[in-house]
This record gives sequence, C-alpha cells and structure tokens, in this order.
Amino acid sequence: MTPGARRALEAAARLFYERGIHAVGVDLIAAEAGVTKKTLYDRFGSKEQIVVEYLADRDERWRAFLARYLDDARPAQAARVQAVFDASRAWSAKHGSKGCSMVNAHAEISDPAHPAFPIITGQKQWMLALFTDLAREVAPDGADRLGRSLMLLHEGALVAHGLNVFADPIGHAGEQAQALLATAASAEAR
Amino acid sequence: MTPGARRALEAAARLFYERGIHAVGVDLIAAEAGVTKKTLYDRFGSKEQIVVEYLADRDERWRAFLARYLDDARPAQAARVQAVFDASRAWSAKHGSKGCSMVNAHAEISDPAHPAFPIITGQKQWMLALFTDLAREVAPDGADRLGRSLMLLHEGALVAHGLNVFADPIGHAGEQAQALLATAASAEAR
DNA sequence: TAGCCAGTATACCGATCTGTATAGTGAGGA
DNA sequence: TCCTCACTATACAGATCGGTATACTGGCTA
Repeated sequence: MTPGARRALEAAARLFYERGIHAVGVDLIAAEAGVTKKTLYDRFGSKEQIVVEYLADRDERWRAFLARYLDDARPAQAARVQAVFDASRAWSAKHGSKGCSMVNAHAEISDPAHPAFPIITGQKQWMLALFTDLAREVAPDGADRLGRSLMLLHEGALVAHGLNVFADPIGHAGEQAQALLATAASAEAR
Repeated sequence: MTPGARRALEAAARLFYERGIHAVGVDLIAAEAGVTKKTLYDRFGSKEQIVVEYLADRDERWRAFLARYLDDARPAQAARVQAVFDASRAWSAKHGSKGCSMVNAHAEISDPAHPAFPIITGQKQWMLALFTDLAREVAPDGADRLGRSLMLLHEGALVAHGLNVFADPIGHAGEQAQALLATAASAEAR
C-alpha cells in the first residue's frame, strides 16, 4: 500500500468511526489525508471499496491486538476469557468509545449483498467461535451454551460502553463472565 | 398529528430503520408516504425533527408494548424479567431484525448536542433502571450489579439478533437471565 | 358565503454527493 | 536518458442532498 493510500485509509477509518459512513464524503477523506480524490480513486476505485478495506483492516488489527492478550494469559482458559474483556477495554480506550465499528457499520449497510457484509458477520462468527472454544475446556458439555452467554455479555458490554449507560461495563462483563465460568465448571464437576 | 404527517412519520420510521438515517432523503420519505415535501416541512420543519420524532415515537411505543408484557407477568419479579425478553423477541419479530433502533441511530449521530441524543441515552438509562428495579426484590443487596448484568445480556441479545450471530439469542439471554436471578436469590438467602 | 387548513403539484435554490477528466510534477530504476 | 509510478491541481459531470417558493384544490367550520 502506497503512503498516500495508507494515509487515506487511516483518515477514512477515523472519520467513518467517529461520524458514520454515510456522513463522510470522499472529499473530506481526501482533505483529511492530504491527498487528492484522484489518488483515492486510483488506489481504491470506489468509496465502497474504502469502506470494505476499513472494516477488513479493523478486523485484522483487532484479532492481532487480541492475540497478544490471549497469549499472555495462557494457559488457564478462565484467564484467557478474562483476557478478551481486558483487550476490549484497552482497545476501546485507544480507539474511542463509540462502540463496535462492525455493529455501527451494520446499522448503515442494509444490503446483504454489500461486499462489507461478510466481513461484519464473519467477525461476529469468529468471536462466537472463540468464546465457544475457550468455554470447551472449562465445560465441555455446555460449551455451546456457555460460549453464547459469554458472547452476549461481551456484545452487551460494547454497546453499554458506547452509549455510556453505566461506568466500566466491560469490566463488569468480565467479572460476570468469570462467575459464569465458575458456575459452569462446578456444574460439570458434579 | 394530521393524516399526512402520520403517514410521513410511519414511512420515515420504516426507511430509517431499514436503510439508516443518513441514507434516506426527504424526497424518498415524501414519495413513500404519498405526500409532498411541502407537507413534510409544514409539519416537521426539518429532517432533524423527523429523526427526533421517529426515535421518540419508537421509545414511547416500546414502553407501551413492554408495559403489557410486564403487567401480564405480575407479580413474580422473575417472571417480569422474563417478560422483558419475551417482549423484545415479539417486538423484533414484528418490527424487523436489524437490532436496536436506538443503537443504530447512535451509530449515525456523532454530535452529543444533537436533539436526538438524550432520547437515545434516556432509553438505555430507563432500561437499566427497569432491570435494576426488577432485580431489587429478588436480591436487594446486589440489585445494582444484577440489574447491570441483565442489561448487558439484553443489549447483547439485541445485537446478536440483528447480526444473526446464532439462532434465538433473545431466548438464550432470557434463560441466562433466569439462571442469574436464581443464583443471586440463593446467594442473598445465605 | 367566507376563511382557514391540510394537502397537492411543480419548480427551483445552493450545496454536496460519487466519480471522471485533463494536465503536470518529482523521484527512482533500467 | 527514458519510462514508470505516486502524486498534485483543477475542473467538471450528473445526481441527490436539505430546504423554499408559488399556485392551486377540497373540505370543514364560523
């Protein structure tokens, strides 16, 4: 990716997240990135493609960001579940608090045939699979149920954080997740 | 509200929810409602005001919709918590499955000074207060914590439902909520 | 009968939208 | 030296944006 393209994608990412996708025009992206529209269309071809690469890049960065937290928390699975919530809190602190960019993008993209659609749904599927995998060692029999519960707590916490419903919802969700893990583990030990 | 204004608000509500607020223009709203733009601006004054009344109307309708479920479930508080999730599932089935209109609107409204902002945050605050109130009788000491957990489950379920992460997330959240209530009640009985 | 009111139809305003066109600049490599 | 590549600058196209203007119609009510 050329320097101009990189600056453009960074500017687009910031603007899309802060103001919404439809509210941001290509002229503004170009101006904020210090490139011309010509450069934008030479590199990306369309605004839609910029949106796609914005979301794909977010997803990729989040997974890499999370991977470090998960690695550091090995090997206990309960600690690794906690690491997901810790990573989310750190990510939110760094990238702003308007909630999940995938959820927000989904609010603006109605057409399931939109090329960004599989990125959005894929990210959520991946997170569900992650939670289910983490749950499997703690409670093999109830892994699916436990994974889904962890997923709901996590998604709810991101929303509550974005809308500022109460203080530190991600921390609260992490604590609740630990309680869930403990209950599930003792239930299977029976 | 005049007949034309009512049709306009109904059309706007449907279009805003399905396609997003910024993606829908006033010309389209007028065309879909079978009114002219003159009528729109005579009745509402601005697109922003249409957005405000759309969200305020949604909020009002949801509270009335929920109130019937809550009343029918009296007096047991656990049943009333379940009623919130039952109401959410019925509401989603009736109004479409793109998640919470408040969360989606928040994704598109960046300015906290926007007149729709207090409606969005107010709705979430009201839901948190409701869950906390319901939790109070079950577990007086841990009502705040329990209320927040129920809130996270509920919000997470709405997101998961909108993004179609897995089947029937609202039902799953309801079950999880019941488990939480049972645990909290027995913990306080100790 | 007169006036008001909600509505229609149509045309227009300036601004902004995505996207394209032409022309030119400066650096690096074969 | 010559070509390619990334980039700048500027102008413009066609459509749509939110919002306004003028002129008119039908129904209700005082």
